[in-house]
Amino acid sequence: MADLNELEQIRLEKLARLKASGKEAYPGRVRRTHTTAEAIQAFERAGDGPQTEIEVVGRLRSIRRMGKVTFAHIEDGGGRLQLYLRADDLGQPEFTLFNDVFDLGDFVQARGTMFRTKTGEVTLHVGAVGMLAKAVSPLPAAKDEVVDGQRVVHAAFSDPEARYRERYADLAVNPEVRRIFQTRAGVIRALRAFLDARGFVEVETPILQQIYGGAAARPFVTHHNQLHQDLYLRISFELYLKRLLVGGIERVYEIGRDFRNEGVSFKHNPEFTQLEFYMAFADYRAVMELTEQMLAYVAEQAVGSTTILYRGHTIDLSPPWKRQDLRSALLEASGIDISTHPTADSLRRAMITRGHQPSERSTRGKLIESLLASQVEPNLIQPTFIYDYPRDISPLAKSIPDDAGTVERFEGFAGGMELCNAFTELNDPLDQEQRFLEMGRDYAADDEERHPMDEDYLRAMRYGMPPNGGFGMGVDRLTMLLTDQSTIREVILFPHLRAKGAEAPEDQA
RNA sequence: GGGCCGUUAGCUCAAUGGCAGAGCAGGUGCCUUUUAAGCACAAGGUUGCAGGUUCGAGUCCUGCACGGCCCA
Repeated sequence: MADLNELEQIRLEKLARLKASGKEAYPGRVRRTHTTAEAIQAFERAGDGPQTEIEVVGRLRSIRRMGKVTFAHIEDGGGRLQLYLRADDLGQPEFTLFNDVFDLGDFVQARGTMFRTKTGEVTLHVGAVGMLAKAVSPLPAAKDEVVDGQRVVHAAFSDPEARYRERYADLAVNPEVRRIFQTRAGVIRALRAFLDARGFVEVETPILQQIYGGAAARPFVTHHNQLHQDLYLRISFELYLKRLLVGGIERVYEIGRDFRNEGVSFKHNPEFTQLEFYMAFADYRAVMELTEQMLAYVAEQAVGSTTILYRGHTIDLSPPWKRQDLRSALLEASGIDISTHPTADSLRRAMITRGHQPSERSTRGKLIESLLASQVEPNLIQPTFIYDYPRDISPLAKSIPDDAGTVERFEGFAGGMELCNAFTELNDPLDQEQRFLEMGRDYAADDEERHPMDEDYLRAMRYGMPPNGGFGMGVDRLTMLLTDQSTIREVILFPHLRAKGAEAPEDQA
């Protein structure tokens, strides 16, 4: 092993001493009768009756050596338990071995009976102790105490970069980080339960695609060696899921990873988890109702309440959510009435008059999108649906009757973040083909957001696609909201980070 | 992409341009109900990397890397 520091060298010597004593440092069999939480419960239930012998396992998180007696805490997935070891009980050789070669971070097993110490802590009186896995490297020390039931952490492992790069160590010493990812799992479980209960079929569609689409984003490019073929990592699931509606699956959803070759920020990671569902014979109003029910259900299941605290704001996710059309939301927030600015030039002039700095090349829709993001979105703390969007930034959505320039689309916001995006899906193959062509023209100069024509998708639609409402949501952002985290990196186990120093591979570009 | 801030011992942090330190962790002792256990002693450093200014740089300057916050 290379590059071991002094602390690690010392632990290697302890490992050698343990082996020299005839003990295994990494045994293949474990004996456990109780988790730490179960051990404490069993003690409480037994009351004044006899305590039976139990075996627990866990990682050493504190050790207090006091001569002929040692106290320690082990931690397992469910909590902590104090161990009490006495030279008289273990025998001097075993007791000395424990004191000499067991370190913080080691996984151990202990057998004994439960009792309560003078200071009142329910504790395992250890008759035998063994190593389950020796830790060669010390965990980044996070020392804590319990004051009035509250855990007070001293010298926590807190540097964000180090925590993300060594998430395993972060998780090992920061229980609140483990809790975030348990909540995240609960969010995904609840989403599945909600949709499954309503007849949605969960599917998996290609991640490697010859033609990407379904969103305005730059894709990652990869290559199949045997087939001599460039492929894209998907930027959305949309076009494949809607093919399934053509095939007769009326309600369909997928939870999976999308990849977008764009900037990294507190709410963007290059790969992120998306939920999309499509519901035949429904429009965006029905999807709106389903959305608010779903998110209230998820909050209830994952964090136990539809009222949550996010960045100091109390947010009530219970339905119905506030609904406001995009035009009036923009008018209130910016004083600009987009209905009086039918062209990009007119809107751009109005924005400049009011001190904005709109991009020279943007279409009208892109300008509206930027106004929404800067003037409206940050103020949408309570859950809100903004609906009816410009057609040119929504090439897969159906127009509103009698208003060809506006489509039946909504986005859901909460905590100042966009959470989801949905529309009455366009199912007219001729109209869809026109939209693809329009996008090709409008964004000809803007290669980054070009929509390639997907002929196969159009062929599918020509077989007849039922009218339907579709929905997409960033699961990471929802998790941020429900776990009160201000950056997406706190809810992704291994967020994207630049390679550092010697670890950086040669850049071939 | 721009601005600001940061990077010092395993962890968390100090250090007017003048001997690189503390707490915890680790080491050696003492200690049979402790709990941030305690006491004593000793140890621990390429101050992110590369240059520059200076008698002297953790500190000032330039560049680079990585990260954080804000802005676009």
